[in-house]
Amino acid sequence: MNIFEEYLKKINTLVDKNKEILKLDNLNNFKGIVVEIPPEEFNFDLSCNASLVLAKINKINPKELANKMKDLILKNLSDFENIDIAGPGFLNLKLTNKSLISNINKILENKKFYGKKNSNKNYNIEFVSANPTGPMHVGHCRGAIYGDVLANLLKFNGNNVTKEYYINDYGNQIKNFAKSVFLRIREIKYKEKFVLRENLYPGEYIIEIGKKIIDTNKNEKFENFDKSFQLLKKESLKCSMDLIKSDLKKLGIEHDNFFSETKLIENKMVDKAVNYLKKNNYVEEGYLDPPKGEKDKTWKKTKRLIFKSTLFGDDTDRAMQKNDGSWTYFANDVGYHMDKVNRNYENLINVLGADHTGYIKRITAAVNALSNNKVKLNCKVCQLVKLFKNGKPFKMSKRAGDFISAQDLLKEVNKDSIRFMMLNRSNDVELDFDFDKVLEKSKDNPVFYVQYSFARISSLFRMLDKNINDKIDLDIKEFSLNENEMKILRKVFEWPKIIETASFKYEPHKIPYYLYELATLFHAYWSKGNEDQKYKFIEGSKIKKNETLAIIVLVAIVIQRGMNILGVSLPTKM
RNA sequence: GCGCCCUUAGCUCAGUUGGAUAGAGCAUCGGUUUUCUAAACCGAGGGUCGUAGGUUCGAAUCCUUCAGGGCGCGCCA
Repeated sequence: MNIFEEYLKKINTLVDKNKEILKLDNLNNFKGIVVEIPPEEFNFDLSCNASLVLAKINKINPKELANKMKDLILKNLSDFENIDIAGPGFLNLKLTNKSLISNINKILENKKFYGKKNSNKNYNIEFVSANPTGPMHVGHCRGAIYGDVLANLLKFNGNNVTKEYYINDYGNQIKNFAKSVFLRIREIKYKEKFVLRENLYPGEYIIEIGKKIIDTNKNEKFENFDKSFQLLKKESLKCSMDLIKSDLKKLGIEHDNFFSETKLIENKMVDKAVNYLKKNNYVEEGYLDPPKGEKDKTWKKTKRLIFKSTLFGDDTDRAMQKNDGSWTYFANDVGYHMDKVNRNYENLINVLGADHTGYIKRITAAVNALSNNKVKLNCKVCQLVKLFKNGKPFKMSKRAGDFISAQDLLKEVNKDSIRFMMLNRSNDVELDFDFDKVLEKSKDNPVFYVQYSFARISSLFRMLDKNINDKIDLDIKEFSLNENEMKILRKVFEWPKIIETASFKYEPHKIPYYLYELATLFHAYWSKGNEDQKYKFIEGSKIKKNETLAIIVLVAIVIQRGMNILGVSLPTKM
């Protein structure tokens, strides 16, 4: 349910029926016409730009048209008690008490589903996919939370969503990882000095993994790397994936599917994908030009299989094979995406870090080629996270490497604050994350501020001995809302629109912003009671007006829905 | 050299399928508490929406130019 759409439909139908009277030859399918919230100072419930849009395409005066529309609407639709023409020809509409009540009642009945934008598509969201060679860092957290909330949002609307993690457990990096563990084990067991060479992993967590593997494999001597490789690979991977999963869990994130690159290779999925692309002439043998940027000493002009991604808008064609004929990382990823396509998703979403921007065109091209342009892959990039403490850039001196791990973050900041703050910015821009601010219990900290508004509402419910599900009777004879209540109600009406644009554009950051605004209105109303007794909600442990109670319940409903989607908890007492 | 992202108040950012006088928070200044939770509220000042053009009734939003910042540009993963 969305009151803007509802009234837009009514107005459009009415206009359609009366197009001769309005002298409109061209309705252009009502494209561009919207009903929305007018600027606050006008004190109207809704506003419509129909006369502006229609006047333009019919080349008539917008104000004259607006006047005619005003009369027409007032005569035929009983929902509005007053219409005003403002600015260049906006129609500002005021709802009757009857329609206000009916809209409030609809939300109260809808409760858990208020704002839902019905849809039932199959989505696959791949996110995090951090390399299994070490713990998650702060940057991964942002993508992780973004992906998780996107999943919640799409699920809320009724879609099927698979949350997926691609484990890059194949290739050289895993060999180097296992080698590093091996050398650390030798260091512990045989006191051999660990010498950090190129491609080895320096982190202290490698030592921890080594210790664990020694403990669980008491009979293994670790004499020869090649002999121990399979064991080391399996065990080390398990250790770091456990670590990653436990960090994710602490952030409130659980994936539905972990997809292993090794399995992909074992099942010959890359070959299948390449054969399919060959058949369609998207993959052919050929030569590529040398790379444009920095010089690459290992580059060789050799015949190899090439994906013609320029056919799908990429800047250059892409190699599927390395010098030695083995598959490139990209080729494997093509195999993986073929599998996704075969699993019948209508929409694929990949959440990437800023350092993978350059990869987007080729993988999107691949999905188009694999699905005959049927499946839509959307790559969303999360920009960097910059850490601050006391307003100063924050670097943790970690011998582990120069990253700050998710664990370091989780040690200092709780899950709720991390989630809310990481979302409190568009994914397109860099995010400053201040350790101290996030822990403050004040208005400066938006997480707290929103939670606190709900705690206040909860305390009201306690005093009234009521709960959010109790039925509220609104009597039209006595119905009246004061200024604060009206503002809150209009904000509440906006909620479905927030959900719609947030899910349509994959921009969950709109939700925290909205919740903050709603909380502000509520806090303002609450505080009014401090200045003037007549604004207190309660008298002698009873609510003064049922309308007030209804408005408060509406706020609670929306805040619950919103925080639920964000995956942030809502304490009833603070 | 090329691609993607960004440039809006002193600071951090919303706002971009073209709409009304461009909005928040922080910071600054000034107020509010015998409390339904002041962990809150109210008020004030603060703007060439990076630059220069264009499109039109109307541009922060669309197009082009230039400038500044970030990330990337493998036959690595």
